[in-house]
Amino acid sequence: MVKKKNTKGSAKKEIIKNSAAKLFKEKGYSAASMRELASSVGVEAASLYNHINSKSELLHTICYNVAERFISNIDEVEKQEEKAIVKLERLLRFHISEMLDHYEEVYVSDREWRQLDEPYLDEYRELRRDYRKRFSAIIQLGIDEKEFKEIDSNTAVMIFLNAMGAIDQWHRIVHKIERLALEDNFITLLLEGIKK
Amino acid sequence: MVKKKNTKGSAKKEIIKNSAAKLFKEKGYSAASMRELASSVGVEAASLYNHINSKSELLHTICYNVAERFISNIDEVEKQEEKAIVKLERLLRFHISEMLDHYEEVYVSDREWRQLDEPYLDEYRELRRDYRKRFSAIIQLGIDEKEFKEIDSNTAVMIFLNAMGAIDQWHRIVHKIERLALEDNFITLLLEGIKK
DNA sequence: AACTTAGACTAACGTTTGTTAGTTTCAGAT
DNA sequence: ATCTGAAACTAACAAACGTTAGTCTAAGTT
Repeated sequence: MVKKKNTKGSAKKEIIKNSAAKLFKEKGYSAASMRELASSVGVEAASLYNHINSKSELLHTICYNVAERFISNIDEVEKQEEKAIVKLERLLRFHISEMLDHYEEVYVSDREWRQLDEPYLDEYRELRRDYRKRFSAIIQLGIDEKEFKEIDSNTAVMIFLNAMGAIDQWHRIVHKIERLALEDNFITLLLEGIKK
Repeated sequence: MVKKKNTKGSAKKEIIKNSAAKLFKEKGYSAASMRELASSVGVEAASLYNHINSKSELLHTICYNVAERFISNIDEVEKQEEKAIVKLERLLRFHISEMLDHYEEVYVSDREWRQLDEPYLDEYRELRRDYRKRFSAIIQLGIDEKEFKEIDSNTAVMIFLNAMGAIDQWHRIVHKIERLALEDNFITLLLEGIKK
């Protein structure tokens, strides 16, 4: 008797994916066990495999989902005929709202992607490199057009990307200060530093 | 026959600690195995225990070493009778040079401290909270004295601390652009954003 | 020459890991 | 009432884990 695997979005699969994201975020991918995940879903470990194929598939799904959103966003930003500073602001605002709306997933994809196994690890590394390059090109454009200071664009990208990483404490803070206020704080600090 | 443990700084223990930092950085603490560490030191896994007491002790040492340096630095900064902007610049420059000089250790302490076990995990969480508070107080001082813009000081701290997290790619970049240039890029971007 | 000891080794331990096999359950369709 | 199939279960697997016990080696001290 062969079992069919749910390829489409069953409700349970979604629950597992979400629980996994939360667990991976709290413990780290490697330290999180399938038995722990199972119990957080309210099921035995073996039962998970009625819905998923492997632990690594869960991480893969999380990482590639996030990557896809960021890439399709920068696709759009590049298309627009705007000044570099507008493009940069759009990128930053997208980063912020992604973090607020997809907290665990974005966090996990950022800190745990190294645990992907080949060939996806290499491919993912390439995706990240590519994204940074395109981000950097937008900044360089701003520098060339005298909109921005003459800083090293790669350094700037890294600062921007990593500034976004503090999601952990954010979630606590976002209840205290308003979401929009947070966003503006961010934009102020990061954008004013680069403006000429 | 009871074996004495090397409590003082044997050369081998230092080698193990450094290899551990490098390995923990590359694979993550949980995914890194003692057998892997041993082989990177050129020894069998069991032999490591002639020099160390446990895997978790290695992480503990790394994290607390780093914490001690950061705390004693902010101790000094607080003592100085200077404007907030000078204090902030000193903090930022210290962060940067720590990352450049103690690459792996700082990276590991920042990303893997959650893998500490109790009671050190709680204690370390407290140390981090305390550091952020003191950092935040310095920024708030600058706001009160009208040196800085009226941003949320906690948000600013998080941006600053996390901007520092991009050490990974830095090490590659620091060979391309000069160390001092990197530092100045950083200071420009982060400090100009907050200045009034 | 005999003794000591640091530090390597091999072998093994008890756990925990991700995962598979095979069985049971039970709601919905016939 | 019977059949079906998804999804739970129990039991077990082999592999990998951190760690311990006990032994061997070789350099240094007496």
